[in-house]
Amino acid sequence: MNMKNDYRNENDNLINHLDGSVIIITGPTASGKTSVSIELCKKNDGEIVCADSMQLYKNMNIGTAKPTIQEREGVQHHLLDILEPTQTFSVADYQKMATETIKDILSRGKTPVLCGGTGQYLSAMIEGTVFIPVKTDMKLREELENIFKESGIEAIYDELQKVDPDSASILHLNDTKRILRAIEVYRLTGMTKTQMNIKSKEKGPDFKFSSFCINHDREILYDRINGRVDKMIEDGLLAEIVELLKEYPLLSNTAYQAIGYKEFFPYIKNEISLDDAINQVKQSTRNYAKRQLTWFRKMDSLIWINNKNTKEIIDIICS
RNA sequence: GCCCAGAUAGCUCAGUCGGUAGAGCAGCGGAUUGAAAAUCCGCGUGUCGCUGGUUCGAUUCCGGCUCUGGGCA
Repeated sequence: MNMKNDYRNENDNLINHLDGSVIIITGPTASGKTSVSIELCKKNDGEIVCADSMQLYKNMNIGTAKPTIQEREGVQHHLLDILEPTQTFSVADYQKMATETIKDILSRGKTPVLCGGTGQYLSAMIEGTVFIPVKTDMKLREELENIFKESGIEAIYDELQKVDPDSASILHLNDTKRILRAIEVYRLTGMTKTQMNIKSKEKGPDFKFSSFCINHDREILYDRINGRVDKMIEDGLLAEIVELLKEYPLLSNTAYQAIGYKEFFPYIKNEISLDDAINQVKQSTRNYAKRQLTWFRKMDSLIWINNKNTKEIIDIICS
């Protein structure tokens, strides 16, 4: 464990950190964030703000590991169930809502606890990224996608090289999603992605954060993930998915991506066995956890807490 | 007991007309600025089942053995 990741780092005065600042509880999926954040709120008169891109959706509960009403133990949770499964959402939307919510909690003298594992959302909060005040134009996006589908990425990439050579040189030719977006930004705003990125750093964070990352040795983490997927099945995940699809036959792009849901669609269509679907969920979740850790590793001043249970973690944070 | 087919990376398999081998998946690392639980990039030494023979040289050809499928009795 290096000094940066060591919670015993003498430069960190944890008690002062908790005073008046926003607490972030993050970590890979199935690390135990939820119970830690609830305990923390009970001890510190806190309220939870969801930082999980999928728990925002209504009717997606078991598969997103959303805490039940009982599990919340009376602790106020914000931003859960704010979206219909047919709605798309974005980091910019999230940042706006989370910022407002945190301001409200602070104004009432309570402690905001941001809890979740969506690296992009967390990073937008921690950095205070300034997003351009222009909404995504779905028509333009579709138009660009059609060009790509019909004639490949080359033409679009060439255009990017002309208007924004810096972005073009950073992006891999296979990274079509980001190439398309770079052109989209340019056509929409007249500003290049490079210019936009510079502008995005002008403000800085709105709050003082005190951030904790809960983690476990890889093997243990993967065991926890596998076990939790089995538990979700026992808890009725399949019925939840059937119900969800009945009510919302067309999920939004965002909701459609949710792990623990999309893997069952081929099973429901009778294309794969239940076991295969379950194993696929476990596999996707493990892959996802690994990607999350890549986000967390590059976040500054994150205090890592490894291989501890909820009680020990609370003791460390509140010590 | 006989016949056939296999035995190569953690898994599924490709390949070497004889010059010690490569894909997908897994795993590991990285990226990530309006779809992010998504998307993209990078990393491949393994007694080529064991054992004899032929050969300058065998994982590759030939023989025997072991194991695994399938078939015939």
